[in-house]
Amino acid sequence: MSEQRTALSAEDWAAAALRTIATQGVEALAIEPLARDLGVTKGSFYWHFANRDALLDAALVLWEKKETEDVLARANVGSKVHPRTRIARVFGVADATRRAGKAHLALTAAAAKNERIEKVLRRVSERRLAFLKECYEALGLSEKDAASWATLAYSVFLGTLQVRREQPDALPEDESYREYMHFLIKALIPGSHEQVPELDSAAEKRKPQALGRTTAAKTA
Amino acid sequence: MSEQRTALSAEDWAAAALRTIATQGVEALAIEPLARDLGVTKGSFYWHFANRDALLDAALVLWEKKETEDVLARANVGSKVHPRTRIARVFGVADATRRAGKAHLALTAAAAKNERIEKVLRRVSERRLAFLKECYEALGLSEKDAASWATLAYSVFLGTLQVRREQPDALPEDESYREYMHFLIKALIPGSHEQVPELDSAAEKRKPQALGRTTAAKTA
DNA sequence: CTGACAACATACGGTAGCGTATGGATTCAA
DNA sequence: TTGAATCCATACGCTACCGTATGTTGTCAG
Repeated sequence: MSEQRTALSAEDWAAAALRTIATQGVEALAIEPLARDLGVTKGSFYWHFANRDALLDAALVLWEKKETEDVLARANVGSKVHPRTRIARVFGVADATRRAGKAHLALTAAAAKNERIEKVLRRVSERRLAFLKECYEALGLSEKDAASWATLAYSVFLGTLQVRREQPDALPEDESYREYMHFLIKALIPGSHEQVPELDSAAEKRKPQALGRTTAAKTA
Repeated sequence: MSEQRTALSAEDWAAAALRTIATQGVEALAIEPLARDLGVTKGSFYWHFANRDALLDAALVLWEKKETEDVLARANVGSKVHPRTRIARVFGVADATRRAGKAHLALTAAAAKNERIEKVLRRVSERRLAFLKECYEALGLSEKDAASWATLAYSVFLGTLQVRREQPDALPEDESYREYMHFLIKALIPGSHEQVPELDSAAEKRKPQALGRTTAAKTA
């Protein structure tokens, strides 16, 4: 794709590793194939990293940053956003970032074999659960009820990513998915029968963005 | 574990393969380590199977049978079971078969790299979605509404399995999980404020069983 | 122009697993 | 008893990948 000759950075390697993890799983993360993809050899890799484990760590750090700062920050955009909208946005993210969903799945599957992956995964889901719980508490629910709803909502978030992978027909790409989103909002936010009008306009605005790169493309 | 000297069968290999997939992922399924686990060598394996792919196929067949006949049949036990109970039982299964959940996750993660895994996964989830949709239609919902609810319920089913893996604290083992189950029933079955009394008694009865075998226990 | 360093390439030995070939060992029929 | 079939062990060549050692190229200060 990119014919760059500008010397790779460690983060370039980490980003490429994350892509491989998302598309082919953690076990498929190997140095030599990755080097081939990047158009270099192992020599480059072992200049930037000590070994394969160090690369995996870097990829995990990158993923955690992306999944917390990026995703949750997007849900909080704007001051004083209504909790209902914030919850709805989480599911909007589940729609948009299908690549991220693949990475999450791959990491979850690999967590059993790798202590560090499990820890990262735990931290990320803990943050998301806390975020959702806050939202539900802001809707006036008790702490216990909010915790239950948050767990449910997060389960739906993860399950939806998975269903879209293994049963694309059940959640098509077109506007019927937006319909389903509205259904989700009603089902997952107690006593919510109002609209969340932002959903439609936000989806429009997100379209041209198309899964941005990590590398700061200096198109000077 | 087992000191058998009675000659392994192809199904023994497939079952062991499935165990490996559940605990270590599809990529970790290798012939020689598996042979070591079984106390034999590769010579045995290549007698029963042509290659690694054939073993994977056998494991997938085994899994599909387990996940459809076994799980859905259990939800339908008894004649004229109320749809609400049948839906509830699906989540009861999500509680009981955590081993199966691991396998499902591993397969989902590997589906991107393997056409056959994707097909099996699609068939299984299709069956489950159809089952859930039937249940919701039996509750009096329109076909469209039933499809939405079924998709939601299945997402929760999958998501719950995943949450239990990466955030055990959110869904503890004790009886507070049963509380959460009752919460789930209310949230996931529209207009349901009645109890599903079977949940508690069934959980008691399931206890000594402890992650049942594949064999169809003919309890007359 | 030159040395020094960064950023690679190349070559090497080592391991793990695949698949094949072939050689026991056990069982069972005739 | 023997011969054939079943079930498994052993030995082999092959590939993919790891990690190391060392060679090569571009760049830049002085």
